[in-house]
Amino acid sequence: MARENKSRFAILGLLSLQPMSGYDIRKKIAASIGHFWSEGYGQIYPILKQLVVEGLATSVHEPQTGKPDRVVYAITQAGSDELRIWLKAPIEAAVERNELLLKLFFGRQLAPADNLAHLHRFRERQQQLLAEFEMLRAQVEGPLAHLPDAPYWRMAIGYGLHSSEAMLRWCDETTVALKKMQSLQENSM
Amino acid sequence: MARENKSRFAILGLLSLQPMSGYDIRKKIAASIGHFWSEGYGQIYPILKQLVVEGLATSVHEPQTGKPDRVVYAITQAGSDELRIWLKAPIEAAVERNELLLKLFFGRQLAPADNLAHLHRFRERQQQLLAEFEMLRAQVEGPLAHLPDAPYWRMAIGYGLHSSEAMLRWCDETTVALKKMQSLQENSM
DNA sequence: CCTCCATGTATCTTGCGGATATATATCTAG
DNA sequence: CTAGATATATATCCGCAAGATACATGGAGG
Repeated sequence: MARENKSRFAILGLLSLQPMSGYDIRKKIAASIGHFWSEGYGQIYPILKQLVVEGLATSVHEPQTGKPDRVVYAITQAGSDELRIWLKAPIEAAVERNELLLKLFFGRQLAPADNLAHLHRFRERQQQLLAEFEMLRAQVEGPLAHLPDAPYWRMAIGYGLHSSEAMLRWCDETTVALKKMQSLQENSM
Repeated sequence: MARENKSRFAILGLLSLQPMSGYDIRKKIAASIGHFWSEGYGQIYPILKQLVVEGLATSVHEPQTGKPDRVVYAITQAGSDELRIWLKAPIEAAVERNELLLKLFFGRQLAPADNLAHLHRFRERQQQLLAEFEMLRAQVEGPLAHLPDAPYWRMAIGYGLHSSEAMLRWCDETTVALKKMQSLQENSM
């Protein structure tokens, strides 16, 4: 079987929150699920049109003054049903590509300093992510705690927290190992 | 700028270990970097041909008896150079799609039991991965420890260990939260 | 004044994933 | 003993994904 189109369901999911234009969807993704999902216009616009054809969404053309007209899409009952079916369906795991690990795997072909540089950049990114997740957690435990979706947001944030913390630990462990190798190489020259 | 072709470099990397056929490459990936990289024949065969055209690899047709003939590819000096340039090049981060988090994000539209089911399947997978990584660590700390690439393998395995351990912690934490929500819902009915 | 940025819709190219086709030999189970 | 599964080996097709780019307009800032 061919790969199933997950973008469809991500878009349906966003439309289940509120009616939106294609442009809105992109912004909404960045402001909500942007840490673990992304969609480009290349998916969004064709899929929105197809959702209408399939009766999973409706579209309304809204003329605007001063700005380009917008086409606002809303989910239908059939769309909600399809979405819920997909949400329930089990997730089949796939190997996700990890460029850092691939480069490290062939790391013997580089100087330890080059590998350390990769690790350092990765560590900084994880540090930054961790800070973001901590801010998000503060939001969702505080001012947003009463919203009905807050518990689910908390789960996604918790995933990020555990993940980035683990990555930082791994970075430190691996940096030590690489620095040891580096000093061994220097001494042997 | 268009997306850069990473498959090229993964394949060059494998050829840097030893000359191989397309078929070998696929098997080799499964046996080495399979936990964080995958390639299908749809990439492998066209890329191998192109590597030859670009002078990054050479090909030798080997007739065999009883089996189909094989075409064995070997990396050239130019290929090694290209590979090393790529290995050194900094990694640009991209959001990787996470279907589990997407489904959990819209989790309010499901019964807690459905979310728990997703979590349970994910936990089992992580548990299994952790066991695999622990076996690999035992290999690389023991019988394979003397190989020159062993330190780099250890780093990749360490990544997997930290990651799956963190995921298990998150699963347990999140399961508790979902079960609480579940019992609250039951009591309110 | 000119450039950048925001709003908004739309498409093109390249890359990736996985299924499938083809052909032969060996291994396994009924 | 034979039918079906598995291994060897190369090759292509299709749909999904990423992101660059095109087009049009108006406001903000150097």
